[in-house]
Amino acid sequence: MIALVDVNNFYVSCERVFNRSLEKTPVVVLSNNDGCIISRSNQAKLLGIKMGMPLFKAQSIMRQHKVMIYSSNYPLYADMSNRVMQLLGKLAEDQEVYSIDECFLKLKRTNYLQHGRLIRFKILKDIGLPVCVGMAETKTLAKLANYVAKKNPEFDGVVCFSEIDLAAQNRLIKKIPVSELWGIGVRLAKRLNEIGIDSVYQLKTANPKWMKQLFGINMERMIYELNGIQCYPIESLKSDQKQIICSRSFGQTIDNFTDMADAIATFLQRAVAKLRKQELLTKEMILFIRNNPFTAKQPIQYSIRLKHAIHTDHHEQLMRLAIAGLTQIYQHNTAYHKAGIILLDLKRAQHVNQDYAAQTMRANLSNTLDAIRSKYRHNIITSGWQSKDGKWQMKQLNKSQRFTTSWQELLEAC
DNA sequence: TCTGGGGTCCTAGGACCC
DNA sequence: TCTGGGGTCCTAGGACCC
Repeated sequence: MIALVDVNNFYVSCERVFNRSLEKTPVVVLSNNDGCIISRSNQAKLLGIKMGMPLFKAQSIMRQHKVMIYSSNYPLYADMSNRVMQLLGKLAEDQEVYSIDECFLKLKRTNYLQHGRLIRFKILKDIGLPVCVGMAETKTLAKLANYVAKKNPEFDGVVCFSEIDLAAQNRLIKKIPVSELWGIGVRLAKRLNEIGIDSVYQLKTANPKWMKQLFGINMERMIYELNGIQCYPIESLKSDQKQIICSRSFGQTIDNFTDMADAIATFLQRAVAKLRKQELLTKEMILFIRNNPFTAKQPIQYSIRLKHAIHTDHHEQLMRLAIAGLTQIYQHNTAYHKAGIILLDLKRAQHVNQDYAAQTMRANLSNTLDAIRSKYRHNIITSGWQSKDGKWQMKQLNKSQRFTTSWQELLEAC
């Protein structure tokens, strides 16, 4: 049996753990730069606030209904996520962490409904977060069961498909639009609708071979999964990342090379830190800079692919490469709004031949820098390209405290 | 005025090999 | 006049997920 456990309105629920007065009011959490709405409480959903809506378009609803607005607080959410995942790991035979707020579990033979309720109870009691649990024989069906649990309060947050007889199951999924399925986005949904497939039930009973011809291998697999035939196993061992991205929109536009180099250097430092943390090396990067496509007359994006001679995690080498690349693509007289670095061709350090002596020296240097940065703060030592406080830094006006990861910001009890 | 960030997989087409 | 078959690798673009 596979269970899909997911936290309801995850970011909003995290904020509520530390501020109980938010429980009864509409709350939203914003994306970086306070740009879009990316998490909503149920009350906020009822007001018609949509996922991904830009804040400025929802401003009047916000004021009218006194919606509480939070900037995103990723250190807090990441820490809460770790707590949830650790606890879930203890309640299952095997576990695949699928996203920051979602997890697949492999369950031993048991009373599934009872176990689902136990999961829900433990996470709420020990961590303070509400979850829903969907259970079935395949991942696709477990996701669907979770959807049913969310949408129908009478199930009390826990649905197990194998406890519902087939006729009732089919009645249920005849009412669910195919667009709600895991793996069906807006474009596939539109194409499916065009050939007369509107409900999950219709897709379940479609001919898999024929659908493969029309839509590719994943559609065939999805149909098998809907019929209880497993195509996607639980993957408890996380495979190595294939790319690492660090990109940001700026708090204010950049129109000079110095500020841009500052931003790029900072993004590169963060990307390389992620690289080193996973003990990976990179050989290739993409650097891009662009203007604001929403306001500019002409959308502009310049990018360059840069190759290094060998696989490396050496920050200074990669920095030289990045700055050289930036010099090549940077054009004056453009108001830049966003930039980013993508590290590619990642390999495990032990799978690559390296210059042993040079590598050891570099590792010592990098480890020392990492240690100093983590002891004090991440920008205590920077490269010469970086300023103390780049004016491009993102806007975050309503950020809650890092209640669980910073001694200075602990919750105070009076 | 104000519109996020970070990932994965599949497919088609081109270059190249024997 | 007639112009094969089988393969790999790379890349860009499209689709999806949270």
